[in-house]
Amino acid sequence: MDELFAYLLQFGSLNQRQLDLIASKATPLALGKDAYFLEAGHVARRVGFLLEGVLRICYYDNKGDEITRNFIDEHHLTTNLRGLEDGLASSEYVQAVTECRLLVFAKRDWDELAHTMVGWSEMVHKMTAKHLMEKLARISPMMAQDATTRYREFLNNYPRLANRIPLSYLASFLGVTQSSLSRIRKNIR
Amino acid sequence: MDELFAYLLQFGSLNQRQLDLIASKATPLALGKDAYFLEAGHVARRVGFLLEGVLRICYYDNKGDEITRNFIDEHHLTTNLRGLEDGLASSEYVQAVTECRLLVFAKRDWDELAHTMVGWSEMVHKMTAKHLMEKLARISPMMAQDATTRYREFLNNYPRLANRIPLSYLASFLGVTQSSLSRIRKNIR
DNA sequence: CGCGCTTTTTGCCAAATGGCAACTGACGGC
DNA sequence: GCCGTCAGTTGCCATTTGGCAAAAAGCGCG
Repeated sequence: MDELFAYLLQFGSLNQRQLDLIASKATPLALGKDAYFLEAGHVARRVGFLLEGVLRICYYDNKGDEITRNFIDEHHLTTNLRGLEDGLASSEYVQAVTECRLLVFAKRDWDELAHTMVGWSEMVHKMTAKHLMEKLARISPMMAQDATTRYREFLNNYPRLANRIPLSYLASFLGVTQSSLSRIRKNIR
Repeated sequence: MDELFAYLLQFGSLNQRQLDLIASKATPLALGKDAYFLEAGHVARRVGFLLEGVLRICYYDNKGDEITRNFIDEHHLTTNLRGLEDGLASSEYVQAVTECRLLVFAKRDWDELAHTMVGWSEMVHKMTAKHLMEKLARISPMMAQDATTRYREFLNNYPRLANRIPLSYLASFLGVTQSSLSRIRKNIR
């Protein structure tokens, strides 16, 4: 729980009573490898804070290929990207890449904290914005680089992730085929 | 000014008095083609709302090549991406691709509106988050696609932009060379 | 240890893209 | 009208990446 508090306190100040209130809404959840936290076609009814493990966000393109759009590592929030406009079904899956432990909030509870705690809603938007900015800052430069450079960048950005992620997921995230990524790895050694 | 009001009202409700207050802080600005609205190395001191024209966000990579990271079209806000954490210098330029007309706020005024108007800060964060989500949703799928598909997607996403943007900017945005993009265009016709 | 299963690596060749330089076409100044 | 400039196009060839299939390596399990 402390990890969650530390995360939240980056975005505003909360007193002990508020922290307790937040804690009272959180439920621990363990996910096995490959289990889904959210599924495409459903409206996200919960918000998760990842304590341990790796999640990925993926979808299927129009050729039916599975594309990994993003990885989520420890001590970050995850929910439907469309979390701001409520009630929209996600087009993406959130899936456990490894065994995961999370703290989960019912979306209803999560949103209702805004009624009780002044500034909660703003904090949530700050978190979202910061999170998105980081993602964007990482993805944007990738477009203009070749596959080897993209892989190197990934190693820099997520040093603790590379060896926990199957090659195929990483390849689709980087926008190369699995075989190409395998060759890239070889050349780098 | 009505365009700005319409934009703002997407993110919360504001009464006439509040709109007037906002309007009183806005200054019109005309930018000639290629003029900079923001420059790398400076702290952004203003926030702009684009009434007419096209802006781009660009930076220089470690080979000294200029990369266009993004385009901004009419009726959107622009400021330093790091706008949330104040006081950081930008690493990017915001430049006029065509002649532009903007409404400009001193960042100080923009931020101080939060003191006068309850909910302003949350609205700003909502705008930021929505804006970033849209960008991310557009850029993410591009990684996994070939250049032709990326170009087609761009045409769908920004139908009014393609013919107002120099080929070289668009090419670097799409992550291909200018010559390749030129060939892609030819093949599509 | 040996067996199936999945993941990763390789080989082979085709297709896409880059790099460079020359060519073309539009436009404004004179 | 001529010339310089700049954006866009094209040709030629090298390099990168994709597609496919087979081989190799890792891994759990009896």
